[in-house]
Amino acid sequence: MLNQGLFEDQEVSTQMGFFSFPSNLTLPSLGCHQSLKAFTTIPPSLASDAPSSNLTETLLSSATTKQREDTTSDFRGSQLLSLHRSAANLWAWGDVGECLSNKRGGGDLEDHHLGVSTLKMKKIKARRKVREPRFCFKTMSDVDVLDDGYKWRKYGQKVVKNTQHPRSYYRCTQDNCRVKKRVERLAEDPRMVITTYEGRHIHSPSHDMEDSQAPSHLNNFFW
DNA sequence: CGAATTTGACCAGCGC
DNA sequence: GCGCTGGTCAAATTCG
Repeated sequence: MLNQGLFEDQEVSTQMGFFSFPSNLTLPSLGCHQSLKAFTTIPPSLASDAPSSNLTETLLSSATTKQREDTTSDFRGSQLLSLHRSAANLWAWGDVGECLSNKRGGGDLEDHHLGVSTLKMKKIKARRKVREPRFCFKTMSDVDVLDDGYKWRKYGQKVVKNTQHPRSYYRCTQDNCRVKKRVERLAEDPRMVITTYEGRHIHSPSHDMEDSQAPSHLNNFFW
């Protein structure tokens, strides 16, 4: 099994990478803590360099945010053709929620590419203006909330359209830390948990996961 | 009894 | 302007 993630950094606004990583790097209870740290050490600017470490199998796209926003047809251009076209990968492009609902909805078929319609892309563009950097990934797990080393407080739950599983909203409990995350299950495969982080932590994880295992430079890049 | 979660209400953005 | 939807708030409830 491979877990999959999407890194998107709108502050840098340059690269967007989609990558896969071996499941043996995940799951503390789910080891997610370690895998996330590994992820976040990959600067977006290096996205095309496909880190040679064992965590990253591929880094697939060099499409820039600007390119994506120029026109929809540009977004649907050649960069994306290099993607692994597995069904499991499709959801990750664009706004995760939008893609999920899009795949389920089944409408707008003629305009679809990688599961994202022109109309949806316009919506995505409009909503993206003020968003914090986001990072999302999906993991096969029985538990909804992965142990990522941070302490979260649930502040909402919502049933989103065309899904039987509610989406949960969490905020980091640390003072002045505005990081949020959303947790939901994939409609097509309820075993898959989709976690979306928004923002970056301004502090270290609340419980120590033997951080001595991690190189010291990792501690400077918190989520 | 304080902290955490639940859940209905509310709000903002968007399409029609 | 209205309705739909996703996201957030906050009072009520549950839990440790």
